Amino acid sequence: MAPSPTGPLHIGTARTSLYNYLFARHVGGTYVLRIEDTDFARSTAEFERDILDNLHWLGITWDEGPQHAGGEDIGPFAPYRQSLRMNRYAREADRLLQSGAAYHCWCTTEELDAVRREQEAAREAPRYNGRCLRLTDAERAQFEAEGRQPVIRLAVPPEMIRFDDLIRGEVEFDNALLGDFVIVRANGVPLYHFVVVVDDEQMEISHVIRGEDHLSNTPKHIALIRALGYREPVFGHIPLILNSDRSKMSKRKSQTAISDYRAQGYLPEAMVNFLAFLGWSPGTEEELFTLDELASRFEVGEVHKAGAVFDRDRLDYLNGVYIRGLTDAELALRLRPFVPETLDDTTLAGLVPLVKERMVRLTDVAELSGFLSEPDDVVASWWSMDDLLPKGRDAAEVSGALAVARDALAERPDWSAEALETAARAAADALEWKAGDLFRPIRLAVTGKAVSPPLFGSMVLLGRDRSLARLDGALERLRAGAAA
RNA sequence: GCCCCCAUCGUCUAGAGGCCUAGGACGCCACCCUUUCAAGGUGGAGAUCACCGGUUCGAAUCCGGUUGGGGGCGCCA
Repeated sequence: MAPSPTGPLHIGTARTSLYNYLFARHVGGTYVLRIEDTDFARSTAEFERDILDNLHWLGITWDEGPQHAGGEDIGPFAPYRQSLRMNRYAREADRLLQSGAAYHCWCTTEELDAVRREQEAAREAPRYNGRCLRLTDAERAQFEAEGRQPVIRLAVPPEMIRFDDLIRGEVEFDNALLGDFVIVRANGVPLYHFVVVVDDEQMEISHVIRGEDHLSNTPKHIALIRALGYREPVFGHIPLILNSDRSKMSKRKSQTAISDYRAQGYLPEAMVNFLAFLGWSPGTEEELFTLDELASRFEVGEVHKAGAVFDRDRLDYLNGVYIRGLTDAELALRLRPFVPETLDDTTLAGLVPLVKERMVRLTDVAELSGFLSEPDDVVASWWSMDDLLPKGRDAAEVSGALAVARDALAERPDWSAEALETAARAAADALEWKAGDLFRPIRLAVTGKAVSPPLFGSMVLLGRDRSLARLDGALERLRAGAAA
């Protein structure tokens, strides 16, 4: 897997990493991670850290590569960052120059643009016309004397390129349509197509599994492999993840950074399960798998050819399933970062069973438990008199009923959910109110919301004093409202 | 424009010639359960398998074409 640290770990990169991981683990291979940072202008240490960190978060581990941002590389072919391998690329570029398989090119951007426009007008494939390949020694000397810095281009032989893709089967391209592409910039920094081929050979990469957007780049890589006399790896191009309009998933139209999903409270196991099924299925109706189970079932050959739309609803559903599947203790641990520090562990532990099946994302805990961490006056500001009144009842009625309920609750010697529920139901019976109608104003007063975790459990967590105080506060407002 | 890839419910998919009057899941709707909301249970709507030809006794499945969609064509990766 070879991510480029020019942005945070992207959903598509994460899935490509996952498929590579599953493939390597399934066949007992060696999984290599390489950082492609030849674009010095856009690559940053921060993005590299984000990528490594979030890969780890997903549970994806590699056998060779940088283990941590800034840490030592592990593996026989270190370093695994391209920025640290420049001398190797220079050596191979020289070899290509010596053999005549590559050549210097002094064409300017303007000249190149002109050629391209002509070709497009003539409905031809746009490609470099090979002008600098036919330069005389005098012309070459002239350019050098002018101090112009040339790029290096590969002299691509016009031949049919055929390869057997792991996912797509036999694919054929006509390299005559390719043109002599640039492999080293004028400033001496080598380009992507060139460095991946050099690294893949030197790192003994046997299988290259990457996104379908690289399918049409593969003939370039094969041309380079042949020119350098390298061994050809097996290629596999997995389908793209799509925006809802079926275009390649992009930051513009979708949320693409794994770190964002993580921050929103998605579980890594849900993410992995979801991503794995975006383009692959075990062929059965089972749909919940751990990373290890996926690794034992996954077959690259079964990966689909068509792209898959990223469906947020389905991710949400899966995340809820995984949250419910966690033990209470485990969920409490995962919830910790999403809850105020002032919420103590005992309360958090008590909260978990109340909110567990009401969460889609871990961040939902904030909404569900706000009544615990916010002061009484803030909670009271969440509701209005109108919210408090069940249909067909006025403030005086509700105030009377709430007072009865308040006293019934206050009388209980033990402040447990069972005792409170019994008392509240008895009060409703005595008032000849439907239990639900009486619970509504209590819920509003105590939690500030019409929708909350189970009422009596919430009151236990809040504690007797604060619960009664909120009830009293509501009664006061009710009486004022009734008087007015 | 040139090259390449792809095509089953809105979405993710099962399906590798008869088991398909196309199965599952998400989403949606209804009902049940229920202190709210969820979760759970039951049921329902939803796909002439893009289209047209061909091969075959028989095609979602094989072949060809058409259409549509996507990707690539950079001194980005």
